[in-house]
Amino acid sequence: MGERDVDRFLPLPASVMHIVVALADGEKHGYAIMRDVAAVSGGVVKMGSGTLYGSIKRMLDQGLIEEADERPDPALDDQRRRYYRLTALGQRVGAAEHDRLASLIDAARMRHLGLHLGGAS
Amino acid sequence: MGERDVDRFLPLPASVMHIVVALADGEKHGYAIMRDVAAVSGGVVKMGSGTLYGSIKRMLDQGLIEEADERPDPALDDQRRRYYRLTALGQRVGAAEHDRLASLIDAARMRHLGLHLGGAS
DNA sequence: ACTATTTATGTCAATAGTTGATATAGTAGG
DNA sequence: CCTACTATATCAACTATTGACATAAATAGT
Repeated sequence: MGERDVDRFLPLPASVMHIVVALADGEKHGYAIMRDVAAVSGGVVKMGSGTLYGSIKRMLDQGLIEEADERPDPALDDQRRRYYRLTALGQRVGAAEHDRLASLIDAARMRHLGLHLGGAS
Repeated sequence: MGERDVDRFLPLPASVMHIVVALADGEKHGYAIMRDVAAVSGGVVKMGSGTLYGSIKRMLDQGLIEEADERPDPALDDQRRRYYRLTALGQRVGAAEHDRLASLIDAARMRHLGLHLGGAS
């Protein structure tokens, strides 16, 4: 359950969790992460480039993500892009943060905050 | 769906959401909020007093919480305590943040965060 | 009554994280 | 070509968080 090497990263900074969720869908380059964050949040979260590239740098240092060396088909490629993927550690940390947030919003819902998703209440 | 006067607060700083969840359970004084945050998070989130009282000050200014003037039974009271409760705005903002986080973790779960991941995009 | 511990509120300097502007340049379409 | 969009990156200013410190009331034990 509570793994020490994972828990020391928690709670994750908001932008780091957004990037983890974006990359959980498959490897992406920075700009694609930015678009994914906006899409997933319905436009509520607009991550600026400073936050994005700053977070990427920190996450590389921490071993949460790594840069992919493989390039896509040359016809579809854009030489400027740098692709990133989650490491095994990044996945475990993301899963732990997912669980933490899930239990927080469960508490919120139990206390009658937010939408009533279930049946009778 | 999206209410403009509520959305301008989003995303909430992490500590503000923790305080909102704590107060969704009923009015509390600062130290009780601190204990509740630790309890709800299973000890993962340990909010320091600087974060707590700084966030309370900001939330009062923003109209998300208000101080309760009523005191409990004198026998149970502690003169040092200052009790806070959510305002109607605070509840709506908390509900909106709840929904935002719920949709984020839904996206995470749909992308199998925590389970084994496969190929690239 | 004295003492220690816990409860309780608060401030502060240092650190961490975020924002929005700016810079630079490759890419795509007319 | 020219323009708009895509893409990465850095920076100063701002916002948020941390952990230490200060102060004092309440509580429990001796």
